[in-house]
Amino acid sequence: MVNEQIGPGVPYRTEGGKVSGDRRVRRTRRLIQEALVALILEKGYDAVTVTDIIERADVGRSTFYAHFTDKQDVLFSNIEQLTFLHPAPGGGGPGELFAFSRPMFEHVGEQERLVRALMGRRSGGLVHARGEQLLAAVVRNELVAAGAGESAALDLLVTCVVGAFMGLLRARIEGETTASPAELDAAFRAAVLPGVRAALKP
Amino acid sequence: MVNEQIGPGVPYRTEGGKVSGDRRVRRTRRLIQEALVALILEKGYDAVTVTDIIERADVGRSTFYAHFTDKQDVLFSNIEQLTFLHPAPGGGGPGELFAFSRPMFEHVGEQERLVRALMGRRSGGLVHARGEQLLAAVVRNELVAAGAGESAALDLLVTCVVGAFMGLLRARIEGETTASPAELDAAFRAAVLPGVRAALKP
DNA sequence: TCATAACCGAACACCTTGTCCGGTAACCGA
DNA sequence: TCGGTTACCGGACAAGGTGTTCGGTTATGA
Repeated sequence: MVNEQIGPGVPYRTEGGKVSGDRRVRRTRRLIQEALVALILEKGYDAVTVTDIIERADVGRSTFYAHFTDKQDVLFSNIEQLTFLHPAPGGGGPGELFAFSRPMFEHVGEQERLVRALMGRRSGGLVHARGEQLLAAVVRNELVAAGAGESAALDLLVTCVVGAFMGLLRARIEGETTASPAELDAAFRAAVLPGVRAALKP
Repeated sequence: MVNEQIGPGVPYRTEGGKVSGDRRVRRTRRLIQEALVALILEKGYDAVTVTDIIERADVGRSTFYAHFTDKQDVLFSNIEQLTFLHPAPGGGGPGELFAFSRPMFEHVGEQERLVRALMGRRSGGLVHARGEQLLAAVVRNELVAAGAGESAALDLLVTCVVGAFMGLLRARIEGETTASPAELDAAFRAAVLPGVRAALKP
């Protein structure tokens, strides 16, 4: 269920990040995506039905199924728009550990509405899981580059770091805190860096 | 949706942790709960229908709705059986920070099946959210008792600690790691204690 | 033993899903 | 501007899930 590949079978699917040439296709896809985002914020992902979406988007039922296989397909199609998940490579220099943190917290603020819909509790946690996965890879690479040995202990450490970060991210998204991006970044570093440094020492 | 109170309206609901006196009631409730757990492990929470549950439990449809309002109601009714969420008060002595950690990881191992069904990714994350909430209260109390001032920064720290712990817990539940309870406990402490101690110092 | 309360099971109205198809309208390229 | 292509419409459809009702049956605890 988590690892479902969304293969073909849907006529107008565009591969990769490419945008369809036909204006009608772009328009329809955009309307459907926006409708889902709006509805999630109103009712929560689980409560939204396909019928809701096509009514809000003012699109025919058959049209919907010509573009997407189901509700979840629409949800995932929005991920590529989450800019904070694709941060700049950081410059390559290992000058600072976890350089992704600050920019991410800032991007989240800019895309508040979209992020809240896709990654908040109301989204059903599907996109959240994907975000954790992507972040874990980033963190792991950074730690290895900083001299950590590839061990089982490293994976556990990565899990902790990612868990802490995603916790803060969710708190921000859910409005449980009013802290600024700078404060969130500082809290994240203060919490995990001491432990990480100690693990990198010996 | 998250904060839905499951008020009355269901005839045979037992209040609090009390057990019904009638053997038929106990039997029926148990059969339904066990059926849901088994089905979650097979298909994932979202894919399970009420029809599935009553067939597996071999219980009449009207009987089901006499005891539970819906699928989610059954899910939540299982929480009280998760012993690791109700750890011994720790003896009161502030001898050791986060004393809950080790026993929790051990209890999880003992209740593998139930925990995996209720708190794994296949459960839809509903119980997971509740667990985070309970744990946050515990962590916050410990930190305050250890001398932390009640500030916004404290809440952020609590969020990080809980996130790290729940990350490890989920990794264990999902089978992403084969680490023993002792190793998980050690990894948790190594990751967060340095940061926590630094925050408690000044 | 017996009154009570729980269970059965069948039927129900309603909603959601995913598919199909002929007709209509918009698009893009020539 | 024109014309072939392509997308959209919209209505209908079967299948399956939900939650409720009600009269009859059976187990329970006193």
